[in-house]
Amino acid sequence: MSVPKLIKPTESELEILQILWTKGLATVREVHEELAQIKDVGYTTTLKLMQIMNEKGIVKRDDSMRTHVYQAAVNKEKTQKHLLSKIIDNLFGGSPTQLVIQALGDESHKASREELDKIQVLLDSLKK
Amino acid sequence: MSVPKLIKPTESELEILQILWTKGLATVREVHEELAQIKDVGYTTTLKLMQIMNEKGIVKRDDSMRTHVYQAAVNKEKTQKHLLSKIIDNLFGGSPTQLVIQALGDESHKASREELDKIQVLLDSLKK
DNA sequence: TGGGTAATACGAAAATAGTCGTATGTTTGT
DNA sequence: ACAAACATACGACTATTTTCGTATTACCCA
Repeated sequence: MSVPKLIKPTESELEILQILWTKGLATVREVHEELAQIKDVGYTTTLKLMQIMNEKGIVKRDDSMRTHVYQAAVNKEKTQKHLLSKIIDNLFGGSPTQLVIQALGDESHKASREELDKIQVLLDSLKK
Repeated sequence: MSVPKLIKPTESELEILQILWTKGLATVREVHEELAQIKDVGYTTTLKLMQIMNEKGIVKRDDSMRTHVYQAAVNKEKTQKHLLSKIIDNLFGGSPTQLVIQALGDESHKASREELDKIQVLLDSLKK
């Protein structure tokens, strides 16, 4: 078995990954149009970024057509878990509990009743 | 009132903040020795970083002595909350619940029974 | 009291990230 | 057929972050 390569997308790359994780397959144009809604950036910037991500192996692309079609090459949950783990160490001194408490208390991202119930279910299973 | 300045420490700065939040007061030497345990870095690098952090207002220092004494100038919880908020948007599409679920499921940072109870208490209060 | 150790200041190189202009080729609609 | 619109490639410029060498000054003690 090879050592699982550790992927560390930059902020901009993460924004693109978000979009690809949602869309599955997408062209540069599609990604860029989503991106343009949240930030002011040129088309070729998005293109370049995605080309670099391709070189790094963060995304894959089908270039058999003139218009290339991209998709994420890294697993969403794995990536989240990996980065979160770093943050727990880096920002919360290794305590996931502290992170959870801060996250639940975040005023600008309130969890719905439904979501709270979901967490409750997980919590119950962990308690056993 | 002035607009609350948004602090965005870099990774290296965060490592130093961690140490200062724990120690309260510390010299460059002390911080550097902690840092040297987890990464290979030169003394003047740590010094420079802390000087820059001072300029940015991330740390304060008492330079009335030859050996300056530093302390964090940003609140730990506020900083955590702020950065976490960014991560929720950036990595979890705005859903704190997804983040909480990933965090609780992290194999390398298991929560103790006691911590789970703490989360339960918070969860109960949010449900009301 | 002079030399070794320790501290800060400062500049600048090296590494990384982000941005975009321009060139070049492809497609398409009229 | 040809102009406009569209796509990728690629290099270069900017900005930020990280790193460290060197200079200078202060301290300590044998």
